[in-house]
Amino acid sequence: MGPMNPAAATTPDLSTGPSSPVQEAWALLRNLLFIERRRFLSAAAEYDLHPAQAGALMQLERDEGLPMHEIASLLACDSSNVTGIVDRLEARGLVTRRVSERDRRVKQIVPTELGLEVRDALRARMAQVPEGLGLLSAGDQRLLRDLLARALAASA
Amino acid sequence: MGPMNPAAATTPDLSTGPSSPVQEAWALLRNLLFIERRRFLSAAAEYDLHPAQAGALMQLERDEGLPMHEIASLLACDSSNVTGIVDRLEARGLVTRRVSERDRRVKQIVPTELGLEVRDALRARMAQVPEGLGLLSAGDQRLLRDLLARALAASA
DNA sequence: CTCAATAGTTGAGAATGGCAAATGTCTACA
DNA sequence: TGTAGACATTTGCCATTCTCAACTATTGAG
Repeated sequence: MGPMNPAAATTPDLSTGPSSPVQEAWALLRNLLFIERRRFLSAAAEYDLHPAQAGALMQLERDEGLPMHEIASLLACDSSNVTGIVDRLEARGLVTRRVSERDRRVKQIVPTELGLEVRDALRARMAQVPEGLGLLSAGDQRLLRDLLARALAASA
Repeated sequence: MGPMNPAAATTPDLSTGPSSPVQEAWALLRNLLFIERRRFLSAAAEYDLHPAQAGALMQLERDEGLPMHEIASLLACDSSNVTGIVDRLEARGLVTRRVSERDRRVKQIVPTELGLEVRDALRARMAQVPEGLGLLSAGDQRLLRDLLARALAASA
C-alpha cells in the first residue's frame, strides 16, 4: 500500500448523467476508502514505518513466512523494491530472511516476535471500524455485512 | 479507553476473538480497498502519471482551481511535495499555476483542457463499479446505497 | 507599523518504484 | 545426462515521493 499511495478522489459527482444506486453506493464507498488511506498512513507513521514497510509487515503470517515475490505481488510492485523494504525491516529486527528448504532460490520472510507485535498493532488499528459504520443499528450492521459478503462472494 | 469510548467499542479483539457483524463488514470493505488501490495504480500508469500526480489531478475542479496547500491537505502530505508534483503536471501541460487575486501568496492550480480530459478519464476509471457490487440485485444495490448513505451521513 | 502567521519554494537526505542486468537455482525436455 | 529456459533475488541507475528545516513574500491583527 503503500505508499501508498494517494487514493480515490472525493466524490466528484461527474455531472455527466444520472447515477444509478450502485454507482452512488460505490461513490460512498470510495469516500470511506479515502479516509481509510489516512488512517493507514498515520498508523504506519506511529510505528516509524514507511507505508510500504507497514504494508509488507501486515501481510506476514507467523509460521511459514512469505516469499519475497509474493510480497511483491501483494504490494503490486517490482520484486527489486521488496529487497530494500525487507532490508529495512530486517535491520530493525522485525523480520528475518529464511532460505526455503524446498527451493533454495526463494527466501521466506518471517516476522520476529517484535515484528508480530508491531504487525498486530497495525492490524488492530486498521481493523478499527470507522465511526459511521459503528453508528448503524445492529440490524443494519448485519444487513451491511450480508450484502457485502454476497457481493464479494460473487466476484471471487 | 474505557467502554464509554466509541472507538474502543469498535476495536476488534485481535487474538482469535469472534468478530461482530460490523467488524466483518469492515473486513470485507478493506478487501475492496485493497483491490481499489491496484485499479488506481494501473489507471495512473496508463496515463503515465505517478500516483501522487494522478491523485492531485483528480482533485481539481474546473473554474477556481485549488490552492496548493489544499492539495497538500487532500493528499495528506507536506506542501513541499506539492511543488514538485505540480511542477511535473505543469511541464506536461495538464495544469497551470495562477496567482490568486485575493491573496497573492496562494497559487490556484487550474487544469488545462488537456488536464480536464485526463482528469475525467481517471475519474471515470475509478467510478467504475467493482464487479461484485454490480452483481447484486437492483434491490440490494439500493439497500446498500441507503445503508452507506446513512452511515456516512452520521459520521459527517 | 510591527510582528506573528501563512503560502509557496528550495535543498538535503531517506525511501519507494520501475527497468535492466547479473547470479544462483530449479525444471522440463531432448 | 545435460542443457536450455524459467524463476527468485539482488544490484545499480534514475525519477519521484516524502519529510524536515530554512527562506521569501504576503497577509492580517494589534
